[in-house]
Amino acid sequence: MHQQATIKDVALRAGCGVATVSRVLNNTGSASLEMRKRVVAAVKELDFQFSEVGRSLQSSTTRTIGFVLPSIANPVYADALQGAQEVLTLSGYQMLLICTNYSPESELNAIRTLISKQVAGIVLTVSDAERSEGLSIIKNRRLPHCLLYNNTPVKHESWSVDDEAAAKRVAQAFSENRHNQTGFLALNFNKSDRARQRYEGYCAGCIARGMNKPKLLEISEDFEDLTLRLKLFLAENPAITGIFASNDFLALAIIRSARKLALNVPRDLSIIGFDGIDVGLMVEPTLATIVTEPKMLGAGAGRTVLSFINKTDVPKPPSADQTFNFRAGGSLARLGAESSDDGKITPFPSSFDPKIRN
Amino acid sequence: MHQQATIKDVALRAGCGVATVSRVLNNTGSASLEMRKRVVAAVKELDFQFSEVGRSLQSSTTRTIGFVLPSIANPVYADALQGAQEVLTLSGYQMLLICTNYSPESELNAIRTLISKQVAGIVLTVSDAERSEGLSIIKNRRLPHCLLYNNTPVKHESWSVDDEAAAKRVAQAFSENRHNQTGFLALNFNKSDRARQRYEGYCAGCIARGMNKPKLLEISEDFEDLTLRLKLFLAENPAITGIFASNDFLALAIIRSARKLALNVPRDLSIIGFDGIDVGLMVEPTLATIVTEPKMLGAGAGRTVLSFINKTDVPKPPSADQTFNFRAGGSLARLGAESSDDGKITPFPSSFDPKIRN
DNA sequence: AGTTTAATTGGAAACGTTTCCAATTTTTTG
DNA sequence: CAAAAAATTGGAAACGTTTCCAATTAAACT
Repeated sequence: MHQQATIKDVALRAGCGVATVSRVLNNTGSASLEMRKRVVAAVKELDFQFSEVGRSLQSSTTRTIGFVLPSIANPVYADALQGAQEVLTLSGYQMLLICTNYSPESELNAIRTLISKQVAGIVLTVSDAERSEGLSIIKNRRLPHCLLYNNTPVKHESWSVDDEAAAKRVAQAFSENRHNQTGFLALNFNKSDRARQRYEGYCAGCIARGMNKPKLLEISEDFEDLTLRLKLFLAENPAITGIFASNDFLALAIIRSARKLALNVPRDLSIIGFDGIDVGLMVEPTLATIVTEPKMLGAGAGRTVLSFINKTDVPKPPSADQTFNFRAGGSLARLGAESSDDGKITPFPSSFDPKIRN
Repeated sequence: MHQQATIKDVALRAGCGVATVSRVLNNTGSASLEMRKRVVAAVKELDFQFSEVGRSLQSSTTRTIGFVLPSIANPVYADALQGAQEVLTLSGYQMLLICTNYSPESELNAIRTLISKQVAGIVLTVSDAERSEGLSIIKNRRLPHCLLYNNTPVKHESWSVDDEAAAKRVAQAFSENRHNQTGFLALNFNKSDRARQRYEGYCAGCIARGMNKPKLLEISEDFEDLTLRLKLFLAENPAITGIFASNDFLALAIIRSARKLALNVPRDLSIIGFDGIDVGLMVEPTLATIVTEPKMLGAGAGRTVLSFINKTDVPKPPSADQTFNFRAGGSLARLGAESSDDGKITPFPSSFDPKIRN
């Protein structure tokens, strides 16, 4: 049983034509009971399975959805993928995954590859939705597709966190806790419009609330010592009382660095993160952050693509302010009348569900 | 430009036969300079791309590697996938991903699907490598494949953490710190041979070092209140001074629960985790754990499959004790002569690299 | 020049399906 | 029982490639 049996082998074995086999196995068109039995028997004996390749050629589509994501090591995308997977599996679709590793140049290639593999639809996160060449190819081809984590002026279907609105919410949180001068920490954001949008939204939010414009602390991929960077940053900007980190990992890292500098979080420095990863609830102090629902977004994008394929109603993405939630946490303190027991007023989140297994 | 151009269109446009187009584009066989130019021009004008489906039918293979993984939400698998991705992309392969969501029954389906899609090879994690039906089908078909995170008596190529050896190392760590009675915390492990192997290795290790057999604290997927479970567990087994959690998330969760019970970690209870996720370095105290390298394993499995496909030398997986490392951390304390400053002797890990971007 | 050799070209088969259509068989009807 | 209707069946074309092979053309020899 080395070579895969084809429909011809089955036909031969069952003593009929290939058309009959096809009809029986797909339950399309009629066939006598006798014939059905013979075909089914032959299939069993030969352990026959259709070649999806043959089918795809004939039907010029595949039961495959392509995914173009920056990286799967980032839990945000991994969770989104998981969400999409659960939806797609139910509809009998598989996922063809291509990671761009944050390289905008490879996006186009990825998309071309998916097209040549005749995927039935595409879910993608691009670095710049406004001028992505790959995206316009997809549009031209009228390929069912949906953006994920790309905010764009409604030209495309998209499921995404509203980074700008979320960042404004962070500004609000700092403002309500009487912070005036804060910083924004980002891993080099020249490659992603998401970090940029967060920064812009944050600036706008701060200014709208009468706070000072936040100071930017940008670190690069192969960054040196974060602790040192933080030290210099605070020395240059002594008025800073809080930092908005553009993701939770950065937030945890900066908390750690602050600690090394003998700064107390949140007394000396408040931190707010972004993403809402579960571990944020397990550290001490708990992490104040924007919590998002990657799985929900991924599932939504998946459902959207499916709806295009099946020409059913297109699901509605959540409205801007439904795409995130602010979660209070111990890392954000109220700046009081210099009294330190004015510190943590934020409630202690309680539930956590470590669903990760081995 | 709605419909995709085929090789026939190109031939027509260039005024030649399809065979010529194929030869030119694939650089196989000869063609006059004139002809080449015309073909290239036609390709450009029509924005032609080969249909991989057509090619696959003809060549009866695809440049696709199938992955069967329990879940992509688990960072261990996500990282492994990322590692494999980086290797495969370089060789021009794409990844077809199927998650079983820890359901052993769906493994067979997943494998059948991959076979019918004619993947060139498969990387897979099964729930029980000894008696996986899907795995034997793969073997029968002589499909290039490699196991990932499955320890198995060498019948298959596999890249995996040696769970047993790693668990023994944990026993050693507890033993060296004078713990005698410990517990083992696992999320229901009836579905995965990995958790089982860890438990068995741990028991063996404890006994070999003259410690008591560890007590088992098994929680189920939809588990109730972990804090309560811990309280009861400790009440039943008051001698327990340390807990080995079968993954880092569980470890963090149990630390949190311990804290709620007013227990000091590590003074009252030492914790050792498994996996070595980065956040373990960012919490306080840092997490003592077994650190593994999912990316390296994923990449290895990917390379192995590629080597089968290309009939090149098969890369050697690391030897058992090279698949993991024990990382000291503040969550493990030496059980001393009742003196509390005998506590943390473990060095403070320093470097952390939050490479996650947005 | 004519002949041999090499390079270029395109037709057609094959890969594994589905589906149209016509041919055959069975069933129903008057 | 004959005719009409319905059900069953298989041949062949089509989907987009690659590749064999034969045919044509160009180049390189006496």
